[in-house]
Amino acid sequence: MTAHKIVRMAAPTLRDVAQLAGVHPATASRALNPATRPLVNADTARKVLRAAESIGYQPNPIARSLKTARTSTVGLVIPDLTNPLFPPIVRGIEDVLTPAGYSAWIVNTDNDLAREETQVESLRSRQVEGLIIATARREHPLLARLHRQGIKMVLVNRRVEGLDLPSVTADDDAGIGLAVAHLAGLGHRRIAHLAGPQTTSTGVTRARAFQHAIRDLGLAEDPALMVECGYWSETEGALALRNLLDSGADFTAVVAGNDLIALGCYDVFAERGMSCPDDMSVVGFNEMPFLDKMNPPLTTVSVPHYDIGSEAARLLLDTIDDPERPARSIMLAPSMVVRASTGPPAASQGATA
Amino acid sequence: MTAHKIVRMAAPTLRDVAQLAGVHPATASRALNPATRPLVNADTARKVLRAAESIGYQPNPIARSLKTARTSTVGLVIPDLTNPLFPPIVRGIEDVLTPAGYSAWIVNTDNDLAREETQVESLRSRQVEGLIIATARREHPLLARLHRQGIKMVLVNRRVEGLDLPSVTADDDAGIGLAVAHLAGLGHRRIAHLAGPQTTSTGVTRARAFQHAIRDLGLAEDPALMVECGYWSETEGALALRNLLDSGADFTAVVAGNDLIALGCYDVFAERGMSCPDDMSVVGFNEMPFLDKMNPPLTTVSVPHYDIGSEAARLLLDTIDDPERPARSIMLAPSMVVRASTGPPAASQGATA
DNA sequence: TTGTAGGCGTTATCAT
DNA sequence: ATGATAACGCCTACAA
Repeated sequence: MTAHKIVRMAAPTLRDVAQLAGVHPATASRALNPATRPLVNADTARKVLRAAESIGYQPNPIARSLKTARTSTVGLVIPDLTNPLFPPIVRGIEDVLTPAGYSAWIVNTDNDLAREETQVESLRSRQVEGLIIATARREHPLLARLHRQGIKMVLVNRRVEGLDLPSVTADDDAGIGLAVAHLAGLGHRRIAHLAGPQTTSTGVTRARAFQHAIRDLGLAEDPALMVECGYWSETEGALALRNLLDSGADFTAVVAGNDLIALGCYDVFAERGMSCPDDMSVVGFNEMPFLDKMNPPLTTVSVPHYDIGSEAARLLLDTIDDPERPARSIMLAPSMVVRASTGPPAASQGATA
Repeated sequence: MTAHKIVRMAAPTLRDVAQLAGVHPATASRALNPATRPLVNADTARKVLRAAESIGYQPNPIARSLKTARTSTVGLVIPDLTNPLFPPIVRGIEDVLTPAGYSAWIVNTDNDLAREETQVESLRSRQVEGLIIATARREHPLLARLHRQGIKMVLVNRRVEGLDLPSVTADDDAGIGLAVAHLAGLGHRRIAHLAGPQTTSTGVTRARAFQHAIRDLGLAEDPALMVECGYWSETEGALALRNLLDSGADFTAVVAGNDLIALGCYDVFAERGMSCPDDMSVVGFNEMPFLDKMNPPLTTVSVPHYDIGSEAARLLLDTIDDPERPARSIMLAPSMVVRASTGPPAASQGATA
């Protein structure tokens, strides 16, 4: 009775190639590596390449990493892949990393500090050469510590106060300006802001930008018209709007901190029989997918997420290539996407202005 | 003038720990590894652990992998992370892998065969211990080849004909049955199917299931009411519905191959001034996010994506632990989510039934 | 231009 | 129970 089991042949190594080509492993190594290939006789090189090809040789990146102390990997720290904000960023990152021979380890933190620590730790132990961090906390001892330890990193969608770290963000200031100007152009004078968590850098930036825009355009400056949401979520958005409405505040339009908060408003409209945009206009932020299919299609500020990702990856690769290079930060311009959730204020409301 | 540059100390190695603890590196290794710790004197072990702790020793996974030929990583092959279908699957996978000490490399293929080949190749060269494959082609020489080579893998959301591979899928048959029964219950007799690409296993399964369900319920069996979409996309869904409408076919409801195809129908309704569900009912498939916010909120078949991911990861870990274990396949039950895109057929239409 | 030798950090095997 | 030794696959001074 013969053995039927499939015999898994060990993957060919450099030695196998060298043996087949009749040269020393060192020579084979040089021939296979484009950077050192010029050191070896062209004929020899050809012979080695052919030998490698013929047995399907693939260099073992583990062994190479052990020797060179480089892994060609970077860590990608995001809050939650299920948030539609992040996949385009991830794609942007990967599309830059891949041609450069790098790959990304993705970890989710669920916005949990402890989880973030352990995940980053696991990335470090995997010897990533750098970190792209897209979690949103405004200040975080972890980042300061990593920075002190000389970990190369790039921030995405956030800045950290007091730390000179490269970052790629949308120009939130300009984006909010666009949103407010759009509403003002429609005739709105009393506009509310459902701000994102003020523990996040984007939450703070957008809230400040809102105040500036209101002032610049000479609209109603009323602190009562600014409410903070505890999370960037629909439920929090709904909650905030309910509170605002119940407080008896007088406003005809809402600039939401992001699209999810804006969609939360839709729930309140449904509850209270309000019509959007007739009774209330709403602008979101981010341009997440399928907004055009919503009821009503949501007017929003579009942020180039894919580009944010690709720029971040480029920044990180630059830092890896030249650690001395000073930290740059990049800000990308958003644009306005006008849909059906915004319109002129109702006559009865506009009258107050 | 003193040097200001931060001196990056080399990470402590096993030798450092051993030296500090006054033992041989081999002993330190045994003490540090829970599996071999019983081999060493309890006191010695404590000493080693303390030493490791004190200098912040982290084992180098690269070196370990080189020695053990195990990487504790698996490859995750998906078409496109941007498709909202996949992030929950990925989370399900990661939430099982992480506690087991494994991590996943994610690659996108964009449904491109060549890209899939190179991506899988890159995963293999990174020495992943197994593959979870969520790309949708029904037959693919690549998979057969990988299987022959003994690569451990689990299929997600698909089966491959003639190959005995473990897989985790939703019970598409049952799901489509649910959808058709729901429409039949509302009084629809002439139901169309906008099928997904018949090059994908889900596309085929759902189309067949549709035919069976129609027959079982004694509804109108009309080949003209089945149309194939070239992709699982909104535009293809819109295209298919337009063609169907233009052909003069008589139907009051649509079972779409997936949610995107269903949403494509919405575009056609808007174009032609049709009202959903009054003029036409639509059911989607998958329960992608934010369907409740659509106009109208989409009735759909909900598939437990997260669970699909976690089951797939479990299957793969099982295979890795025991390669001899026969391939199991798992089918998860879908459920109906009734929203506002389905209703009774209009009286004028229902009359034909 | 090519070969030699040593080592990256860890673990498996053998010997003590 | 611990130590010595070698090896995983690759790269790179250095020597020839």
